[in-house]
Amino acid sequence: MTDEKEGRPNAPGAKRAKRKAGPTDRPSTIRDVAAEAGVSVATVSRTLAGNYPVAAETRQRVMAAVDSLHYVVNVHAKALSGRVAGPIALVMHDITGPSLAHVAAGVEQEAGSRGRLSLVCSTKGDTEREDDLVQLMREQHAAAVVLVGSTVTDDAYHRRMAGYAKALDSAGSRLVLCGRPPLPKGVPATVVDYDNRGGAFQATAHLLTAGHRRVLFLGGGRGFSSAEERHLGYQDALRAHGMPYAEELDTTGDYTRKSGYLRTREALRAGVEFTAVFAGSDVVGLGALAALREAGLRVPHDVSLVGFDDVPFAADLTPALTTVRVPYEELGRTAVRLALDREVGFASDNHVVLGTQLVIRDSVRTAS
Amino acid sequence: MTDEKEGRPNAPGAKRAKRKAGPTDRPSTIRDVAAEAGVSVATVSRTLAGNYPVAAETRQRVMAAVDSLHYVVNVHAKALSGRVAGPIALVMHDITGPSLAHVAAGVEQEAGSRGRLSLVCSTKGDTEREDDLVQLMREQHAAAVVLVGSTVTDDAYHRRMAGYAKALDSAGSRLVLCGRPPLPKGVPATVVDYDNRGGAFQATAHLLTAGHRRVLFLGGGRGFSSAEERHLGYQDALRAHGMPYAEELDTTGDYTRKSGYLRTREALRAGVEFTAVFAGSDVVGLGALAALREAGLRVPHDVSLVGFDDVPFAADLTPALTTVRVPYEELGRTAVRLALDREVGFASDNHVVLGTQLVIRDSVRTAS
DNA sequence: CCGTGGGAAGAAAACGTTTACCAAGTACCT
DNA sequence: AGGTACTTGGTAAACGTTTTCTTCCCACGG
Repeated sequence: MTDEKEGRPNAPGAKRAKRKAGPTDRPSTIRDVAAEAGVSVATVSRTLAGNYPVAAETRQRVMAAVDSLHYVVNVHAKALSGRVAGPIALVMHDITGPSLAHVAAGVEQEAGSRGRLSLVCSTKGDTEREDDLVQLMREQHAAAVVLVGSTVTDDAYHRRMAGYAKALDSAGSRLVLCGRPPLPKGVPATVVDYDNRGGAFQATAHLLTAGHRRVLFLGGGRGFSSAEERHLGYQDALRAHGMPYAEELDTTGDYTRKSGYLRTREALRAGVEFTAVFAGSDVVGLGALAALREAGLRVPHDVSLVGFDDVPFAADLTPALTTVRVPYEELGRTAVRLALDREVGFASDNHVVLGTQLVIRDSVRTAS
Repeated sequence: MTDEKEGRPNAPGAKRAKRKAGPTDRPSTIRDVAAEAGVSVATVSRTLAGNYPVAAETRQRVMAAVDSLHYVVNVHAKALSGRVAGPIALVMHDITGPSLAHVAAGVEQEAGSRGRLSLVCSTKGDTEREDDLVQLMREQHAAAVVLVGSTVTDDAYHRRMAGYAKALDSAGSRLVLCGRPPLPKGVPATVVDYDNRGGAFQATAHLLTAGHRRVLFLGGGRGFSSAEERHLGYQDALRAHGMPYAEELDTTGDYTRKSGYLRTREALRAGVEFTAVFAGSDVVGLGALAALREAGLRVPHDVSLVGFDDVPFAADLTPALTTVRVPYEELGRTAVRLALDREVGFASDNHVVLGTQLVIRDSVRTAS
């Protein structure tokens, strides 16, 4: 195993190797640096790591060589021997959504502050792709895989998650579910959720307290955990205020602007009576707003409106939207924190629920 | 070099190793699989790669072992020998902004479809952190580093970018600037920009054509390339329509809602005459809208308004905002495509400008 | 003057893959 | 029946680090 594999046509003096970085296309290795500095690779490694005594003069030579060759360590090689902190993987439906983007920002921030990279991937809701991604992250030695975004919670879902959790756990990684329902006891996963039910309760109660007796609920898809919880919160508030439940006020659909628009228009057309709308999400509320306006109804003068999520534009609507704030960024930060700190104090929680908070703006008025 | 380093107290028959995955904390390696299947590591590797003939019966045994040990390949080891496609690194100011999120989505999508991971990092505008990140990405052997988001374009900026470009290029990677001005000839970087000037021209011309003679321009910060370009477009249109340039209509400030609000209110207070506003960005337009409304002016009845960017909420405003659409997602996709395809046909462009397009909604009215 | 200890540096063995190079067995052709 | 080519599998050499042993040298104490 000759140490020099690339021709070195120069004089035998090790001090000066012409042909810097450029010509030899392959990036320079620690061996190149060692040769350039006239020391052994071990010395270079130690100089760079700084965890071993190195003579000042030697250090200088090494540093000079590093600079002149533009040397950077190869993470793969480093990871193979010494320890390299694994990245944090973020797997989401679509990074474009305003709330998801905030979760991503939280994850990235917390990961970054702990010296870890973040990998983001989107699934577009494809479970097969989710499978592949979890596998991929296992290969990548991700320190944690954060799955975010609500899905339908059925048996298959639980099986899938349990599978992920075990697979990741056995590879020394950690599954974190963010904004998703908890898993059965014993599954090695961490869940960071927020209080959908409480938020929906507050929102509905706010309307009822303002004197509204008939509140149109624009709920989310059946089976989606967050939608179900919000639905429960709506019902809780009704009950707490002794208000009868009315079938025709309780609608279900996508969390899209279009769905909000269509459902509101339909309710109006069908002559359903209501003086307030609780939209299961801000974008749904946006649709409702459009439909109401189209029907010549003013918000909040004629109809009050409350949303959910507090997406950035909520404050910029006219009227500014009263809504439930979800601490999305904090959600992301917490997810990373829990996954990474688990190792230390290992009696830590596997299920954390962050609070939500009603933020009152201009879209609600006391009922006449 | 004894092949077995972990105790294997079982019978010598290689076929069955008890103690599956669980107990021995370290993830299983290809050697474990080979032992379990009773073949050599080479055979396991080849079976998994599928690029070499393997007897059906052998393949079965290997696959069974892989399953039972939950084996996944170690990317680091793989990267060290065989080729592993480097990730795409996305470095941005803050992923939370609506337009940047779309660029990110485009990058992620194109990267994913080419079997590459995407790393995202945010700098919060800190140039030192940007330096560190470029270094880090070089270590990670990123196939490309995409820098996105406009910055002030001065000499220091050019020096920094040229440094990044050369450092990355020498490591076989590629610097891609997205929505940033081009670099001097000879710098090994790719630039993907969009037509700020043309878009601003269209927007302004649209207002002028509608008969508006005095258009308040809410421009962006001096020195920021995209803001400068939009400013130029505004002036181009004025000139093209033979309209005199009026100092007091040409304002400069941040691309924030607050700045738009403040500047519009100030213009109103100072008695500046205008019948239309061209906001340099949609969020600025949002602020303008608020200020106008507050002053009792209706949009578009009293004052017309055009934005820039076409962020998602633009269509949901009342009135729906006429604005200039920027193909953010396409920007991200193109960045990745150009960076990756460069190797093949190497006469490819190093500077691509994507078109922008005026989308006409309800915020502009012909001047009375 | 010799042994000892510590500071500085080198040699080489991991780390987990892939793959070039061999070797052995088998079927086929002449 | 012997050579040949093809199939299948193993051996071992990279890949670029880190780190554990060594080794070497020099100063210092007895």
